[in-house]
Amino acid sequence: MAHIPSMTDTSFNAVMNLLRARDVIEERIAGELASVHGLMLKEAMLLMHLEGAPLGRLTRVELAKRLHSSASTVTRMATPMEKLGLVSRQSDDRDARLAFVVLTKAGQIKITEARATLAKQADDLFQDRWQEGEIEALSGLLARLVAGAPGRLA
Amino acid sequence: MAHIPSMTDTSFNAVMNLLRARDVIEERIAGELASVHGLMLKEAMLLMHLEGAPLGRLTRVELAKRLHSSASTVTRMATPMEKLGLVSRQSDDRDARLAFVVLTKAGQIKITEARATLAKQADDLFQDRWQEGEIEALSGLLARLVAGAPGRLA
DNA sequence: TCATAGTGCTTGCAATCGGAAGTACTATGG
DNA sequence: CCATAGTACTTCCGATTGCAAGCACTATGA
Repeated sequence: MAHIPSMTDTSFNAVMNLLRARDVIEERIAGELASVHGLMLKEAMLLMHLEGAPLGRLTRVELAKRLHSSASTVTRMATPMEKLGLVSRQSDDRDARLAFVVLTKAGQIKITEARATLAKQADDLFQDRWQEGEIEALSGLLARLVAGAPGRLA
Repeated sequence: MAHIPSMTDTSFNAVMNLLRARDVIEERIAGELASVHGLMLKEAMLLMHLEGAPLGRLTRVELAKRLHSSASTVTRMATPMEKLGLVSRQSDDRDARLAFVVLTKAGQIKITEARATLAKQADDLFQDRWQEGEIEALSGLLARLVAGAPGRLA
C-alpha cells in the first residue's frame, strides 16, 4: 500500500512536514488570538505589515501581496477593522486610485498586545527540549526556503 | 514604528517564517497539482492518508482529524471524489454508523501520479544551493515541532 | 430492559474566499 | 490632445468552510 521510496523523499517529506506544521500551529495560535484580542490571525498579520511600513500605511494591493490573498479579501478585511478603529482610510493626493490602509493609534496598541500573545504562544511551542540554536536554525532554514517571495515581516 | 526586541523574538520569528513558508509553498504547489491532475492539495492529502491506512480506508472523522478539518468538510470532499471513482463508500457490519472512505484502484493510480508531481515540485523547491543534510535538518525540526499532533503522513 | 449518553455522519446556515466584471483613475505614445 | 492600455479598488457570484442541529446508531449502567 505504501509507495516506493526514492531519492526525492527527503524533499517531499520536508514539504509534507511543513504543511502539517502550519496546520497544527495555526490551530493552536488562532483560538487564543481570537478569544484574547478578538483578532483573526490574518488580521494580526495585516496590522503587523502596517506596523513595519513607512508612515504605517500600505495600499490594498500591496497588503494583498504580503498576505498572499486577493485584493477583494483585503478590502473586506479592512472595512470592519475601520469600524473598530484599528485602521483608517487615506487617499493619495498624487494618485486618486490609491486608498491606503493606515494603522491608527488604537491599532498600534492592539497589535502590540497581540504580538505579546503571539510571542508567548511561540515560546510555548518551543518550550520543551528546544535550544535557542535549534530554533534559530529552523527559522533560518525556513527563511531561506522562501527568500525572495513577498510577505516577509520585520 | 517597530516593536521592541525581546528574548522571545527567536521563537516568534520562527513561527512567522513558518506561516509565510506554508503560504509561499502552497501557492507554488497547488496550481500545478490542479492543472496536471485535477486535484486540490487537500484532496491529494486525503488520498495519501487512505493510501497509508489499513485496508486503504478510513472513517470520515478520522480523516477529518488527519486533515485538520471538520467532518462536514470531509463528507463534502468525498462526494465528488466518489463520482470520479477515486474513492468508494463502505459501511461497517459491526457498527452501522461508520461510513468508510475507501481508496479505489483508480484512486491509487491517481495519487501515485500526483505524488510524483509533488515530489518533483518539492525537489525544485530545494534545488538551488540546498544540501541533502540541510533538507533533512529542516524536515526533522518541523517533525519535532509537531510531534504527537494528528495528521502525520508516512 | 431500557433510558441516557455518546459517536458518526449529513445538512442548513452564515461567513469567507478568489476570480470576473465594473468603475475610476493614471500612464503611454502618437 | 486623445485613444489605448494599465492600475487600484470595489462589488457580484460561485465555491468552500466550520459550527450547530438533526438523524441514526451504539454503549453504558441502573
